[in-house]
Amino acid sequence: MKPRSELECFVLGLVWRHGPCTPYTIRRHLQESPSTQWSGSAGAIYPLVRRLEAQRLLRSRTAETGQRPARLYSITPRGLATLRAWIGPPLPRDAVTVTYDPLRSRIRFLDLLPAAQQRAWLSAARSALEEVLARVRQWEELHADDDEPLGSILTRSGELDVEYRSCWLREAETQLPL
Amino acid sequence: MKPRSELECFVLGLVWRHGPCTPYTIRRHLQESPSTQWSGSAGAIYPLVRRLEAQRLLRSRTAETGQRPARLYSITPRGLATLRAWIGPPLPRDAVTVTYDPLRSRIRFLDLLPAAQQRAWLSAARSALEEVLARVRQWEELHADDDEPLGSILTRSGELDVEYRSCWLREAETQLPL
DNA sequence: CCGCTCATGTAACTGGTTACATGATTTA
DNA sequence: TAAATCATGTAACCAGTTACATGAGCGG
Repeated sequence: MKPRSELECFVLGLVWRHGPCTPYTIRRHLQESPSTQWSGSAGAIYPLVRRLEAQRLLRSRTAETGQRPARLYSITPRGLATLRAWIGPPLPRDAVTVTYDPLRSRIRFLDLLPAAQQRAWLSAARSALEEVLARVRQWEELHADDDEPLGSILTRSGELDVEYRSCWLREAETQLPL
Repeated sequence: MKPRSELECFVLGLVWRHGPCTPYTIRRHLQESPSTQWSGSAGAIYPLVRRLEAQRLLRSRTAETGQRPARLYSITPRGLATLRAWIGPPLPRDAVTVTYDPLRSRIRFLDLLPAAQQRAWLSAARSALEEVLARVRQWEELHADDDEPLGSILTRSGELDVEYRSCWLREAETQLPL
């Protein structure tokens, strides 16, 4: 019972929620997500679902709805149990940390730049975040009518994530040396 | 001039700020950081600094201060230029996204659990975040007297990151079905 | 009929990880 | 003198990525 990766368990969750579904559907879901954590590349997903099937966490049948060959995956009882265990509680230590933010790792060295460029950086970062927020909102609208019971909570997380960093940058601007 | 990884550039930054320093110092810095993005494993750092040296972004000398063999790295002008380019502006698209949060990917499927366990999950997550916040504050104290001009901004980011997610979970609790 | 999307898959690579090995120095 | 820490490094592995290849079905 070797430990599964975050992506494996997340896919398990997607199949639970949206299944039976094709690997392609999963890929699109990952690709369209405002988060860029996973690319949803074919090279990741197809071997992954095969692996999960081999471990009897998923099972598949070929779509009898006719046309194109398409493999439909659904979650098994074992898969459900695994998914539940992954969600927790308990939460593994490394599921709860300070998130990784490339802006943070850059701002750390901002004093390497001349003052004017520092201000330019901050405003560039803020407007880039605005764009991300727009993308998040767009994604929300698209999925507003999905029957995800926790949709609003999920959605709120993405918004907050971007918004708090905007605040942070605004705060940072006031602290810059003039 | 192939693109460098985030870790490579971040290390470049660390050497700029704290150099001349040994790879071991860099490792400890990464290991002690409240962020778990990078482990600071030997297998990552030693080959990395060699690579950067081969590209003339770092240069090294052996510590003449006597005792143990220790290789001291410092940043070169080329390294500085690379570091500046990495910081930006412009910011690469994938440096500005919704951050990845394992709590978010789990909460998405929280409705798989019975209501009681949902509440248990939320409170577990909140107390785990409290612990993280404590670790962040501890780290801050340790580095309060470092001469990082942007220390307070950096520090604030980690705090905000954890705090906003606490708020988010509190908000989520009120939205759970009773 | 051309190009786009649906759909599945593989091969080569990469940027890390864990685990291990070695030896000097410091501390209990 | 034993254990912990400093310091360097390698080898095997792993979970992803990019890029490519294939082919069916559909819209202009």
